[in-house]
Amino acid sequence: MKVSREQMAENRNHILDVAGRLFREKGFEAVSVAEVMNAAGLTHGGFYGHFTSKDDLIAKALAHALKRSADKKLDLGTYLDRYLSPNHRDNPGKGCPTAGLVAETRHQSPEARAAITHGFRRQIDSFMIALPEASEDERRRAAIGSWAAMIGAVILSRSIDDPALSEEVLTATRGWIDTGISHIPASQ
Amino acid sequence: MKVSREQMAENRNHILDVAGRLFREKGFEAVSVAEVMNAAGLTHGGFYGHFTSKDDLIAKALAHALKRSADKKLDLGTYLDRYLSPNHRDNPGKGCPTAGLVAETRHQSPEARAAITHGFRRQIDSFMIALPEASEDERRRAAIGSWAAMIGAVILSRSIDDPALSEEVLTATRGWIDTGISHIPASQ
DNA sequence: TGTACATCAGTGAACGCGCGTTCACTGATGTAC
DNA sequence: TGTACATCAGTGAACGCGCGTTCACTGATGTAC
Repeated sequence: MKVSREQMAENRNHILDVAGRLFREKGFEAVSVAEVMNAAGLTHGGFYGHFTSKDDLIAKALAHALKRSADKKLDLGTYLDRYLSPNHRDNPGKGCPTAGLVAETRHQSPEARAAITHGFRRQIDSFMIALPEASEDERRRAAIGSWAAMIGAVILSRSIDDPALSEEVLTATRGWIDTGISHIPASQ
Repeated sequence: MKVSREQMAENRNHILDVAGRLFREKGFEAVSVAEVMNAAGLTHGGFYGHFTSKDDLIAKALAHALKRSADKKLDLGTYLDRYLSPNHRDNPGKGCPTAGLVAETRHQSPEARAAITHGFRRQIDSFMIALPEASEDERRRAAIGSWAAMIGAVILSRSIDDPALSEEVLTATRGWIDTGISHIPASQ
């Protein structure tokens, strides 16, 4: 049956939320359109009223999740603590969309890759602001290098099957980044 | 028709080589059993004479690729240069199996995760040997942090759709790691 | 060494299943009067 | 404000397709004598 315009907008938003969570938990290909719709409390037939294809959903859900996760404002230390924590590692569905989905995005549509790229730019920009005083180039290098290490560490920690080693990846990377940031050459 | 024992061993090896390349290029799920067998010059029906399932192939091909890529011995600078190069980024099929497949391995069988974990341990051990003199703890931290950054950088650079930004991820991470390594606290 | 035959690696048709997608239908919404 | 009706969001059965897997068969291998 038909549904009000506001309800439809809510449904669409809910589909995006649920899809973002499921994709981060299981990967794009392991989640079916029907699974997303059922998890959103709807039936699969209505899907194509909201999106043109599964690829379209992937790109939109990725952009949606990246936008949401960019809204949080925290100081650098707290952000690093949370990012490189066992809690973040063990809850990819609620965690950073980049850490959960970058690798798979390589195989997705141009729109999905554009969303990831946009999220990356925004991440580097907001990361640079949080870094100590130094030249623009030095801060940008530190932001990119640290971000690469954070993403790599979370991805590694999620795949490694030894809990102690997995946790060591997080704490060692945290220490490595701290040391690196404390040695950023100051601007003259 | 039947084939000699040596030929069968060769075929099996060739299947593993080809599967390792295809998986790194397209991802585990996007490559079919028939595609692997055809690329190896065989038909899909014979597959189950070599492996018990596609999951079995995934675990074996991953271990096989990791073993092969661990055989190369290079000095640290050359290794970093090649790892964080556009050539490595653009040729995942011949590149580091960890960078190409860690993220997906999270969703695979326990055997596949064990293979990735084993490859990670070996990587850290051989990385530590190449690092400058410092305490064991400091070198281990540097090895893990650098490795996380290398993997993260290659994964990011492969998903980003802007060539200039993609290359910047590689060069910035290279610079970040160099700075970090040069500041490892020396052992007393 | 030569022969007869059991073995078994590889072939290709066939299977069942789940997926993305389509479509005729339903009934609440929202507009025209 | 109230009514009649066109719209269209959501439903659920059905589709075609590709996948992992199975299996009866083939013919070269390799062993027993």
